[in-house]
Amino acid sequence: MRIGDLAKATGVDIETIRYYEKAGLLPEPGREANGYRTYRQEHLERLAFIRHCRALDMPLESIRRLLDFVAHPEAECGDINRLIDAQLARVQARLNSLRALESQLVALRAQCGENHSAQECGILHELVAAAHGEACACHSTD
Amino acid sequence: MRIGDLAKATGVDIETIRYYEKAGLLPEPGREANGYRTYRQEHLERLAFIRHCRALDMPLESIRRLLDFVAHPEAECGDINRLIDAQLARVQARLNSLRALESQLVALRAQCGENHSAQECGILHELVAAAHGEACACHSTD
DNA sequence: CTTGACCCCGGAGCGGCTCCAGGGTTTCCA
DNA sequence: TGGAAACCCTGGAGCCGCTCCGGGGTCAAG
Repeated sequence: MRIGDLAKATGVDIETIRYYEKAGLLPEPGREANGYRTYRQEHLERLAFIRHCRALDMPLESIRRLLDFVAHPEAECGDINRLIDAQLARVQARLNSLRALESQLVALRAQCGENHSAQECGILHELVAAAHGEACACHSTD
Repeated sequence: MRIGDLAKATGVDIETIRYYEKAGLLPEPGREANGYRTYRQEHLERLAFIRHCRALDMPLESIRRLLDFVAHPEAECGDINRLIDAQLARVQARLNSLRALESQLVALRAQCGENHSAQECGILHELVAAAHGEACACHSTD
């Protein structure tokens, strides 16, 4: 399998595959006489593993550690749990802040309905007032 | 006001202030004879404006455009609304994907309770199985 | 013999900072 | 008066996870 075939089979961009190799996530593939990379089934599976983890938004460093566990199945898996927990905590923290952000933006957007001059725009007034330290619709819900 | 005073007054890191200046968001401050930057009230307000927008997770480019509106209050504000709407759409899209992600991670985490060898770790099994294209707990909820 | 599809490499660019090295200036205290 | 601590300056690199670019080699079809 050449890199283009692997890319097609997994839906991963060629540049990204080379990047994973450079980043030490994909083992170095074989080479044809002309220097082209050649991949085998195990590369495909490894790449699919990486992408599945990325779909769970894991940083590459975490994936590297998971791959270590795949390579050393006798190790204790406590770290795997901690890794998933940490990832979950990150996601939940981000969710909380985005939920707050959403309501702030909704409140801000409600300040301006019509199309008029910026001078009279409630949104802009809000933002400027907030910069003066005054109470603002968008952050009153904090 | 020197840069350190401005930093203290706004809670913004000194390096970040200099970065905003380089990025064209903060107007160039005056300079003392020794080259130190000197800021006035208007810089403080502008910086507060920027930080308020950043708290709403707006990209610097959007903030630049808002600052243009502040400078040209006679312009139509339709673009402001569109800008906020776009921002809101981004936030909501990200919220949706994070909500899905959260339940995927919760499902994945449920695969492993105890501390045992990686070989028997349900989480790792899940991830490897998913890489083989099999159904996985974490993505069954998509 | 040319066209086009594929592959190689190294390096730059994105956003929004953050940190660092290597220097100058000012302020405070003994 | 001296020396340390605290502040300021600049330009450039580093972070993450790609993505794109330029400049080149390779190979099969028409």
